[in-house]
Order: sequence, then structure tokens, then C-alpha cells
Amino acid sequence: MTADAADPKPYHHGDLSRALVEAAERLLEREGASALSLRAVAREAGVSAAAPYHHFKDKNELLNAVARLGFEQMGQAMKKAIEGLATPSERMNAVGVAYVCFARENKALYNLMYDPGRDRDFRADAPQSPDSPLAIVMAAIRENAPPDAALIDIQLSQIAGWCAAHGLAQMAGNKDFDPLKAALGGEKAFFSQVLSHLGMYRGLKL
Amino acid sequence: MTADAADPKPYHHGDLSRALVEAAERLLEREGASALSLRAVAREAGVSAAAPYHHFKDKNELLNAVARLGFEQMGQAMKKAIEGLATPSERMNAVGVAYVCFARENKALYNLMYDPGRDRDFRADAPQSPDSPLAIVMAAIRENAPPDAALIDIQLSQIAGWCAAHGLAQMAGNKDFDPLKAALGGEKAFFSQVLSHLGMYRGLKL
DNA sequence: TGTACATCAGTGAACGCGCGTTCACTGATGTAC
DNA sequence: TGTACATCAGTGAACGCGCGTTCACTGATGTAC
Repeated sequence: MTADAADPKPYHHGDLSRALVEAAERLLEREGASALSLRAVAREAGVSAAAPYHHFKDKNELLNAVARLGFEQMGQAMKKAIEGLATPSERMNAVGVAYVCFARENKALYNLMYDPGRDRDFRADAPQSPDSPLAIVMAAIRENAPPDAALIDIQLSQIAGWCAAHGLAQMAGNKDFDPLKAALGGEKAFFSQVLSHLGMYRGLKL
Repeated sequence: MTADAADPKPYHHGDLSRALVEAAERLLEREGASALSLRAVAREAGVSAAAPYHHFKDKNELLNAVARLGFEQMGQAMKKAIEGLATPSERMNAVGVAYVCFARENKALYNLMYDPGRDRDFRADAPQSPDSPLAIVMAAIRENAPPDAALIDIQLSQIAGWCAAHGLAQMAGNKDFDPLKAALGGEKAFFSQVLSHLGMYRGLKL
């Protein structure tokens, strides 16, 4: 029996490190943030409560690994969303929508990723990799800037766009939006429209 | 000795209900969200761990009371920020900046107010009162809309602005923004500029 | 004004719980000769 | 190929902790007569 990488629950040793992170993600999805104790993760992965300590210094380090995986998955979802789109403005909108959708579909994971109370690697969401969600949002906004735009205006716009997507992701569950969602034909359309209305009436001179 | 309402620590009975909420706020400010247990709040207020149960059904009810007070304080700060401003666009910007500043200055309280994990009264942040933060943001955006704007566009813009302020509030602590903050002359200027850049390049037809 | 009594707002001890972490251990795996 | 041994990745019991909540209680306050 050749097990190798295919075996999902490796026998004695194996990739427990990864198995724990995935167990944590499953738990997060199924039972929410408050259920995410180290002991529960170990239980979910089918090992003793002490086993994780062979792979992570402490609980926080495991949580950071979970968040890191979350960022990877989110970046992939966003890249997939812009595949084959022709114009910068289409891409920018798609990136924003994908961002918000990921947050909605992975509520607890997303909250962990941005949990202000956690002692996190801040770099986790802004790695050098061009596949990070932050990098993708930034790129989408940059390519929408007019060629003569000042660098500082581009930067401020990038931050503004990033913040708006983040804020929308957090607010998206608000029941008050339901009628509007229905009127527009679903959540995705709603997200797209909200993002399109950013700054519609700002009317400010800089 | 006439104590009445002036005495800060009422003797036997008195306004323990309020004292608990204020103790919770103090604790939140001083030690952060993770320190906010019912027992700690009681300790901070100088009463036994069981005392709060005469005023709140359980911990969650106390937390909701704290959040409610937070929304009141935030609304007041925002109203104060727009006092005497002449134009709608000035007011809109000031409202956004005040929102973000409140969040920054009351980090832990703000996080509690919007904690996605808490079992909250959703109505707490959208009461009928015109002094609620939500109502103030909405009004600021509404009065910036052109007179012929469609209702749905106004609504979408209101949501977009609200989300952006919320997102910025959460992101504001990111260290990556420090150079930009310095270049613009402080946090307030930075917030103002970011909000002004909302949707700068969106270039989307609706 | 004084007394009797119900009510109210506290106390302090106790409960059971799940947590993060440590520890000495065990048994399988990999390596040297 | 076989043996000896170091290393590695697990186990399970135990630790001390602070938590939310309950309980019977106590003593001050307010009320009726």
C-alpha cells in the first residue's frame, strides 16, 4: 500500500501541521470563532491536546498559520475572478466583489484573518507575493489610475478602495440591506453596485 | 451631606447599573477586549461577582449596554464635529473623519460595538434616533446627493460611504500607513484624504 | 413618630467547565556501522 | 542484512486558572398602619 501524499489521515507521523490548520479551518466554518480552542482543534484532527505543541509554539502561532492559509485562499479566489476580464475597470470591480464574497463565504475565517484582538503577524496580509489579496487590490486600483495621476493620489485611492471592500465585507451581513439586495438581484450584484457608488457624491476638491 | 446624583460611588444601592457599564468601558480602554470578563467588570466597579446579576440577565446583556453607550458617545462626537460647518461636502468629510477618529481613540470599545462574534442587538447601531452614527452618516451623504439623484443611487452611496468609514477605522492602525500619515501631516489629514479619494478612478458606468 | 414587615441590592462561597500548557512517557522511524 | 541507538511525533494525565452562573444569606431601604 503506497500511501505517500494521497492519504488524508497520515498514520503515525505525516503532515500533522497541515492537518491541524485544516482542522481549524473546518471547525471555524462549522462552529464559529468561539469554538476555536487549541484543544478543539486537536480533537477535530484526531490527536491529543498536547500533539500540536510539536508543530506550533503556542496557540497563537497556530492561529497565524490558519490566517496565512486564509490569505492564500482569498488571493486565489480573487485571481480566479479576474481571469479573462478585458478592461481595468471590469477587473477592479471583480476584485472588489471577489474580496467581499470570499469574506461572506468564509465569515469566521475572514474574521480571524482580521481579528483586531489577535497577536498577529501583520505581514501575513501584505507579503511580497503578488498573489496576496492586498497586492491584488492595489494592482487593480493602480491600473485604473489615469497615466498622469500623482503617486500619492494613487496610494490614497488604493487605501480607500481596500478600506471600502473591507468595510463592506464586515457590513454585508446587516439585515437592513436585504431589501436592497433583493431589488438588485442578489448579493453579488449588490456588492458590485455598492463598490461602484464609492465616492459618487464626494464633490471635494483635493 | 446631600449625595444625590453627584456622588460618584453610590453607597449601598444607587446607579450600579450605570456604574458597571462605565467600569466596563474603563476596563476596555485600559486592558483591552480580552480582559473584559463579567468578574473583572464587577471587580472594577468594586462589587462582588454576583452583583451584576441584579441588573443584567447575563454577560451579553451587559455588553450590549456597553455597546449602546458607545454608539451614543460616537453619535455625540460626530454631531459636535459638524457643528458650524457651512457646506454639505465639508460636513460629509467631517462626519467621516469624526467616525474614524472615534474608532481610533476608542479602539477596544469600537471593536466591541462591531464585534461580529457578539450576540448583539443589531438595532443598537441603527436606532430611530437621528443622533445615531448611522443616521448621521446617512444624512451627510444624502445632503450631498444632486437633487435629481435616484433614490437607489443615494442608498447605495450611503452604504458605500458607511462601509468605507468602517473599513478605514479598522485598517487605520496598519503600520504600513505610517509614512503616508507623516507625509500628510497627521492621522486626521490622512483620514480626510483617504475619504476624499474614494472612488477616484472607479470609471464605471452604472 | 414608631413599629412590623416586605422588598431590594448587595455578599461570599461554591459549582462545574474548558482552557492553555507542561511533563514524563512510549513506541515508531531513520541512521551508522 | 542485522543490530544498537538517537531522534522524532505522538500519548494521557495533571497543573492551575479564570470564567459565568447559582445559591442561600444579610442588612439596608421603603411602606403601611
